Amino acid sequence: MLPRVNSAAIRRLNMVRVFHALRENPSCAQRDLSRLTGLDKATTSTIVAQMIEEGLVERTEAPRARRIGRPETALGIAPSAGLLVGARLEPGTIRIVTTTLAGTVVKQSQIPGSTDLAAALRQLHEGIDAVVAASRPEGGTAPPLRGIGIGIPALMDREGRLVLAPNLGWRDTPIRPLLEEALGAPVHVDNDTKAAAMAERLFGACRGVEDFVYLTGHSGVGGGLFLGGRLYRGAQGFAGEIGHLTVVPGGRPCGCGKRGCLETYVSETSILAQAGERGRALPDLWAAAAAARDGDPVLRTLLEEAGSHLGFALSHLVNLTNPGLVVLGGNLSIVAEFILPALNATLDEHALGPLRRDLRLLVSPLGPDAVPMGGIALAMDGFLSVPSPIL
Amino acid sequence: MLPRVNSAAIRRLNMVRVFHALRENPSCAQRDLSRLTGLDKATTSTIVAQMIEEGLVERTEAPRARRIGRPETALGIAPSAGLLVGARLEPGTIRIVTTTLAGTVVKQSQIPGSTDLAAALRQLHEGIDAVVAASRPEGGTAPPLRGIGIGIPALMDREGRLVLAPNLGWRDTPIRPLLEEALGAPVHVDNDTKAAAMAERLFGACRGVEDFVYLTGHSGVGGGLFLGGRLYRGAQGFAGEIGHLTVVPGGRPCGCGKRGCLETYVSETSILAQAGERGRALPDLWAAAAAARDGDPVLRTLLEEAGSHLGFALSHLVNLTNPGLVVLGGNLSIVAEFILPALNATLDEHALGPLRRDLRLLVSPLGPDAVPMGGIALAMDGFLSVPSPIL
DNA sequence: CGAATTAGATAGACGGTCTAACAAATGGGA
DNA sequence: TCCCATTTGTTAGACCGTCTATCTAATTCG
Repeated sequence: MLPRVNSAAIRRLNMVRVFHALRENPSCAQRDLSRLTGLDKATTSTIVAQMIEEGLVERTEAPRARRIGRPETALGIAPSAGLLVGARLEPGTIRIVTTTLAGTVVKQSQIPGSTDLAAALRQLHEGIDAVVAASRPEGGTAPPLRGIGIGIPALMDREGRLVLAPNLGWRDTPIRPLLEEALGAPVHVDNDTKAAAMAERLFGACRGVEDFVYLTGHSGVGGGLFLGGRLYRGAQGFAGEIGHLTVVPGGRPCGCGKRGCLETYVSETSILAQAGERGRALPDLWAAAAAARDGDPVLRTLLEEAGSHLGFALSHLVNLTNPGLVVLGGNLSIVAEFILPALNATLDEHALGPLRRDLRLLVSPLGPDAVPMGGIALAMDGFLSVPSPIL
Repeated sequence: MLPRVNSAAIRRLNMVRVFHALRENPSCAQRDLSRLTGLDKATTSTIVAQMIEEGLVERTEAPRARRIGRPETALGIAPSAGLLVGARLEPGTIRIVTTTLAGTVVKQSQIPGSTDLAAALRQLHEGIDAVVAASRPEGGTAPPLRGIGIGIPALMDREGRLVLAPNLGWRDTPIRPLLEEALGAPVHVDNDTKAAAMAERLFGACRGVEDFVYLTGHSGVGGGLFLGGRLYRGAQGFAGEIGHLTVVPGGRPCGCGKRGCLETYVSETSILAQAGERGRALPDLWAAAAAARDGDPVLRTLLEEAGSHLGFALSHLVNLTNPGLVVLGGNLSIVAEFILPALNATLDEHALGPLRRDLRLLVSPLGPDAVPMGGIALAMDGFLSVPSPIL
């Protein structure tokens, strides 16, 4: 049965529009919100009144530019309206961040991770409780916890069930229900790359962009597809697995059981492994970037090869989905300057002309913070959700 | 400025829902429409009344199964409500079909095509006028022409501008405005494969499926991506160009200027060319299928190779977009039985396990009629359009 | 032939957005 | 100093949705 579409759904949709307009334009006035959302100023007035009533919005005291006529009254999303939690769960570490509903960071923390499922969930639970407690203001009333979003390097299905996480050694675990019961707030769990793509869309380089692809590479290589104004998850929730495109038939063995997958050439793990094989033991990608910057020919060649492989896989993605923008994020942004030339050349070679011509490539401004902020984006999206089929 | 969402938009959305429910369930009653759409029966009543008022719907005299209580009154989309035109424009031929608003075929015709732009558009214009005239009932009033949809083997941008059509030799032509002016009805022009995918969704194997991929191969190989309940066109409108994925680096030269593109191995044109190179001159894919069916080892091997290449490219598409269903249509359906074994094997080899596991593969039931019926689907979609951001 | 049953229509509540008029707050100029 | 033009924001009412509740219509069953 489809969800019903009635007056209440309209209000919800328009309220979400006003919210995002205000989030992206802090301290703007109702007048501006009308213009931004296309709603009549009368409608904007009642919506803003309702949001103030609910404590979501407050009038701020920003003396606006002096013009003739009645001065505007600036509005803002109330910091006390609520708290969002974003987390990035990795085998070694768990990073947690809290923000206001507007996405302004309040507190951050980093705690050890674990590959033991129960232990990791417990640590996550305790870590979130601690950060949330620390995010509460000294004297005033505590803003309510509105939602929690978590990015995990795993195949996650559309119901928040972890299907497969090679690096964590987990499979078939109903992560979301487990956490929701433990944490007592709405929990959204998704693949880390999809979360990061959402962050890029709400807070980063892709604000207002309707069709883009986000690429990142840590232990694997992931792709987040934002298509037609929505994060695209696919039939089961597994879309975006660019890391397992075969780029070298019969090539390096991959953890997925196949050979020649992109991520055996381009992820941080595999780049460091290849560097080791070529006599360069390096601790991380920053060291690899430093070596390349110093002119080490081994690293230069290695990163050039990585760029070429990534460009080849990306050409497939471009030919298939025709994004207008590709963002290199996560660890890929660390070595972006060394992989981009080969990546661009390979793209020129393998992507169709008209699709290649209007394709922009950017390096993520969010960098390694993208995943926890992606958790925030998931939580915000959940808090502001509009019942389908409206969007 | 975003389109406004108000009561009228809700009515529009719900009317479209009722329309499609009635289209997919002919001769059903208001009661059924309520259940199908989730709308209250009172709402359904007023919507149906409005549609009868506008002439879109009529009460039909279908004696329903006898049950206790007041009998249902069967409803149907009025054949006189309007006419839709679908066309497939190819270098050699133009196929035109007219249907009722419900998608029931009224007339079909086939006329010669042309690679001369002006000539082709004139022929199309005249052909459509003729078929529309022939579709008018003898005595009664003529149903109004509600829309025209055309599928062309070309890169079409989102405004209906033809950007590049290698097989026709056209580029940068504002096809849609030209035709709309000439034909005096709403015209929708899109890539032939995208049109066929829409046909598959509305009339074929993908009814009710939210995420699927349609594949076809004539002079090239095309893919239609239907993602998240919508035909996905990409940032510029060029999404789905699976035919130009590089499957054999440095392989056969392609019309796009690159080498080793999928469509140099799998399209009808290239299969026949390869058969010729191997000493088997064949007129078309039916002959190729016949030869393979007779056990010709050359054709068997050739089609097996084609299946393998197609499976390889498809594995990329599967890993990236995680469709739940892949449909082989157009000319690919002619040789489907000979390419499917290798295609499946290659998919097993290169698609990620969880994505492969729940992937269904079907051969199109619409076959070569998919493109003109895709024109119908485009026209119907246009006639029933709901202003974004609803849907 | 009346009661039960089911389909469909109608009245009214409720809640949206929009238009239009109004109130509020400021700068500019006589 | 005072009045007015100008701009922002609010409010009343029209209009249009869907939904609940009730009513009417048409049939079967006993």
